[in-house]
Amino acid sequence: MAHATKLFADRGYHPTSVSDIVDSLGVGKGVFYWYFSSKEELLSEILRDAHLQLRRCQQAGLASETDPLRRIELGILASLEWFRDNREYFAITQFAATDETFAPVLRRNREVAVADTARHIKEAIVEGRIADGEPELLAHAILGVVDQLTRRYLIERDEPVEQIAAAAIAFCTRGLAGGAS
Amino acid sequence: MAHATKLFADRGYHPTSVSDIVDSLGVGKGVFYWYFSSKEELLSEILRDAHLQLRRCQQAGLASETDPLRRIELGILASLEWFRDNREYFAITQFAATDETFAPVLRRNREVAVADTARHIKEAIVEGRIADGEPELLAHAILGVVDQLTRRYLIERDEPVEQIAAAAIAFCTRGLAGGAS
DNA sequence: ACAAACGTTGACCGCTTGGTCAAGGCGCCC
DNA sequence: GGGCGCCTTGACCAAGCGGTCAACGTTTGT
Repeated sequence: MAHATKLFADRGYHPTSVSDIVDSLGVGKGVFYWYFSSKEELLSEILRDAHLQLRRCQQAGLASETDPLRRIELGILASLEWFRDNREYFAITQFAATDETFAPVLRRNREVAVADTARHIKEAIVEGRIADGEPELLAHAILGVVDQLTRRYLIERDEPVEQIAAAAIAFCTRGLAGGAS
Repeated sequence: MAHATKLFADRGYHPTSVSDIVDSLGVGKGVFYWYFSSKEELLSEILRDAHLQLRRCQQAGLASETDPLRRIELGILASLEWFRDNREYFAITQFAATDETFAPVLRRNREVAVADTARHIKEAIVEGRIADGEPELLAHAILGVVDQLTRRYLIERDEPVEQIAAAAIAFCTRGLAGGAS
């Protein structure tokens, strides 16, 4: 799975054949279909795995914090760090979101991430820390910022995560301060 | 090109064969290769076209405005409206960004959009309207918000653009207010 | 020692793909 | 009307695809 992840990330899912995977791994094709029922299932498995890893990493990053706003900040930081260390998954996730076969899984994954963030936003609103607004929409906005900055500054360029994280956090917390209409 | 755009958006680029395109169009395969030298070139042409259309639409939307912050707001609104009316292009653009063959073109397109926004941000900083910060990074953040909200609320759900635009603009202008570290 | 279960192989299958090309209509100009 | 060039056709091609399977070492249990 780790090897296939790299190949998918480099050349794309469709252009990477099952033969490419098993040949470069030095094993026969049969062994692939012994463990996976199809190429499709392999990608699904990779996606499920990536989502679990990211989520685990996020929760570990903010386990010791109880303040909702700080939890959002730590979540942003943890996400950026994880993507920096697992850029292959970023590319694959981006692709899977565009393929109707995998989009449902990806949408569900994203909804989980949104729900996590939205919960913190709701708490912050209740506490009067930020203005009233649609928590789910604001969570999507934050996710968008993280995604875009990840792609540009952590994947394409290779800038240190701390600076990007600081900017992302500043932008998002200010954005939250105003809430939505 | 319009028909191919729809097919690519629905089923994806790789799963859509040239035969699919010409057959459903009721023409022979030769006529395709008379106008395009390859399937790849067709997609490149579509991408170039989409980028031009979006940019034209953005510039039309803020032609009458001179205030930099208002121009950013109108740019966000114009982008959301264009994506709502051209959702096929959104899907295709998302895919192309994940394929190394087309990513360079997409990156250049995105840099153009970022440069447009960054220019307004720089002006606003000079005028003292927003705090000092890295204009390019802030522009990427705005682009990320627009992308994510487009996907979720305009493409997946079909919500009215005005509410989403208002929320996006509120989030982004507040985010800018703080600048970056 | 023997056999059953396990894990592995890679040639092979049917099918689809992007792309080609000889052939042929159609319209236009002399 | 005849010839020429633009456009169109669809059968065809080699290559590559995802997926199968008879065959075959290697463990393991007895």
